[in-house]
Amino acid sequence: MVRKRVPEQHEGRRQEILAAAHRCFLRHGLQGASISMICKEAAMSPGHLYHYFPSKDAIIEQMADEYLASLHSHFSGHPEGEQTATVLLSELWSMKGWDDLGHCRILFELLAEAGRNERIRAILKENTDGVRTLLTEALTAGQARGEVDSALDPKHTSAVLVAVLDAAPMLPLMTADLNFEESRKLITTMVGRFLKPQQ
Amino acid sequence: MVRKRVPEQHEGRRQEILAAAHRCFLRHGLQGASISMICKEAAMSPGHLYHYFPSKDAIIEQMADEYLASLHSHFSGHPEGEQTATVLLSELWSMKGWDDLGHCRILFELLAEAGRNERIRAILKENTDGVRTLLTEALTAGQARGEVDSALDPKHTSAVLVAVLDAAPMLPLMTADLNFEESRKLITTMVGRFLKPQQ
Amino acid sequence: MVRKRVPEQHEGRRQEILAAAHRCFLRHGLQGASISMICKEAAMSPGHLYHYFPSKDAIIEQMADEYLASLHSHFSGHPEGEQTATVLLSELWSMKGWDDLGHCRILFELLAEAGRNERIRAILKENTDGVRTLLTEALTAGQARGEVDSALDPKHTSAVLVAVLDAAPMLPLMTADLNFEESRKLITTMVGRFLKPQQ
Amino acid sequence: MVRKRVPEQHEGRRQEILAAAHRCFLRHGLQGASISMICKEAAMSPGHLYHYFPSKDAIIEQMADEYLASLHSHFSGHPEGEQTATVLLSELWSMKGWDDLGHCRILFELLAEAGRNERIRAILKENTDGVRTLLTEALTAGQARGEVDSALDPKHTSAVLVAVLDAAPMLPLMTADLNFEESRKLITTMVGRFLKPQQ
DNA sequence: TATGAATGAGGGTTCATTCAT
DNA sequence: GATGAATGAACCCTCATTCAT
Repeated sequence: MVRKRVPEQHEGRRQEILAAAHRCFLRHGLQGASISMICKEAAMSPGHLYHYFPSKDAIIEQMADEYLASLHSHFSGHPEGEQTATVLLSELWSMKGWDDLGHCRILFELLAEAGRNERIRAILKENTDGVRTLLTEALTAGQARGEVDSALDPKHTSAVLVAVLDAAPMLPLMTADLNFEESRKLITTMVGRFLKPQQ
Repeated sequence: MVRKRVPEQHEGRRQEILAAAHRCFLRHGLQGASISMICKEAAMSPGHLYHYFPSKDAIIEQMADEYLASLHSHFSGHPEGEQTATVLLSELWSMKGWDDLGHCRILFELLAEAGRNERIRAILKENTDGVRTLLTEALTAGQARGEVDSALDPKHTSAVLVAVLDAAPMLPLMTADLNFEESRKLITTMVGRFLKPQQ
Repeated sequence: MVRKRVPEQHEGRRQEILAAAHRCFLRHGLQGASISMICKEAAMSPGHLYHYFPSKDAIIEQMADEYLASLHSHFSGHPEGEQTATVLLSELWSMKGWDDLGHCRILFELLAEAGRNERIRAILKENTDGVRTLLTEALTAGQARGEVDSALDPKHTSAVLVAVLDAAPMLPLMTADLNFEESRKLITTMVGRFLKPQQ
Repeated sequence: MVRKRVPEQHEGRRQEILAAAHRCFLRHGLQGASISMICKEAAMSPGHLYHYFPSKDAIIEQMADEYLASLHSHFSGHPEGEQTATVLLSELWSMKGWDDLGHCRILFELLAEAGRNERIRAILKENTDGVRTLLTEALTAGQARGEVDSALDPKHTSAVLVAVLDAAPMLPLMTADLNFEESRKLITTMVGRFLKPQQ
């Protein structure tokens, strides 16, 4: 019974490292953050860190995977077909993590890395595909119910919607005169008008 | 007389370095690309490179500045007020550089860097502000002519439009089933419906 | 009674570790093989390994000792004085281990290490001295029987013979056109002519 | 004219590094010697050393190549066919480097490394082949003149002779009672009797 | 007996930058 | 204007070893 806890400790330590790495990556970028910085942040010696992860790349990859999974996790759990894509989008905005745009700035690190690192690109694609599948189904269902413009290709549209969603953290970098709530409303409006059946 | 040409040579050399740096940054990222790589790409010794730029940061900053300026340069030169924002957007898409989504992936490097580097953030904001000013004026003129929904705040809307524009290079990272032309059409549709006056 | 077996297990485990270490040393060299590699090869945790050996050096030293002892073990057991040195040499060649020249390549590791490590040098010398003593006696007896050239100093000659013997694993490193059997015959011929009384 | 010296300086620096590395390898082995040790020995910063060699392996390989080449260089320059292999062997012994058996102990490092490192093995073989070719020719010529036993295969014999030669540095590791001059005489005797035509 | 968490010094290598020529 | 020698701190990672359990 008591022994059972050991693997949990191991996994717990891994999560601590990932969290420490996330903070360092935010401050210095994926490449700018060094192993020794992450070790300091995780209060751990460099030798020990390598008992949990075989390389810095492995840390980045798992961090990317878990981060993207958590970003998109709010979609699952919704009773399928009960809502339009518009609602889905709107809910996506309110999910955990998105209320801290600073924290999710790491998405840009991943996008930049994905442009030149095949493995990160695969992780990004895999996680994005999950959301796109859900969005595609929601759009198709919405079209069947006459709530979504039938002229739109559901699959392509889902890609555009995800891109729009991911572009959100860009706003505070460009401007100080637009807060989170206002930009959320504007984008929701844009998507709403985009999807609405045209008469 | 003869001496007059020297500063031009100097400027030409600087541009060569910036172009070489751009290629390296694309391949390895802002932090991953090293001075020695840039030197090799520019066929130049490291000592000599430092005659043109005082530091790697200076290279990144000027590269960022010129890159963003060129991205947005198509807006200037248009007789003001003659076109709707929709047209502007559509033209933006056809500008130099955007036809090579791969090449403009460097935007993500800059967005990531802007999140943690004040100077890059300032450069990004400065360049974005130029486009936003033009877009804001075009939107206001469009509203006056009844071509743009008057309910939209022109300033805020311009920010969203720029964000949407900058999100475009994301698409090829997410999906292989959506080519440049199709995504351009979809986004143009979305923006068109967004801005159209609602009856 | 039951407890009696424990020390045997202990010794068995030590031998397993030494065998695992030997394999690692062959693949990566004395310095290139790490404790963690040896642990993996021996299917044992590092903490546990240190219950059997106090240090990596201790492993190397005991491995060296047992390896050299086994190399030379065929000499003992022979009824003293009954055979000439030539026969001894010839038998040495057929002993266990020498038929796998790859396996005995580790001798070079030990020779290299002996050049700079006093303790290994002592182990090498101690084991070599044992063979040299036997060879010296055999040579002396051979001289008494007129089968060995009396002009040769038995002690010095024994050193040369051991060196010739130890040089054998070098051959496959130099050439592919000379197999074990042929080189064995050639060396036996050389030693035979060397020792034979000159008329 | 003055400029001509620059590449010579470069080559000179490389040779200094190789000499420093050789000393370190002698003291600590190929793997035991660290780059920082070599840098200290060569009075050079680690960053600078990598302007001359791309890796530690490259240092080892060039050192091996030049060391082996110098070991065997005394053979060339002899008017072909004028001497027996015995004389060749005897001269080999007096060549530069062999009078310092300590210094040439590095041969064992190379033999050990050759056992598990393909590139070192190739370098060893290449250099050995040069000597074997010369020895083979000398043996063949000696057989034609009746000075060498015709029953011996010249090619195989040359391999054995090189192995015997390379085994020499082993002697001072095994024993203190046999000096360089005595062991040289004994080995020369052995080889002489080996090659002599049997009546 | 046996584990694997933990250390921190050191491994080979690359870095941005400076300077003498 | 142009070179490349030179630095040494920092890079990611591995090491032999110890210790609590």
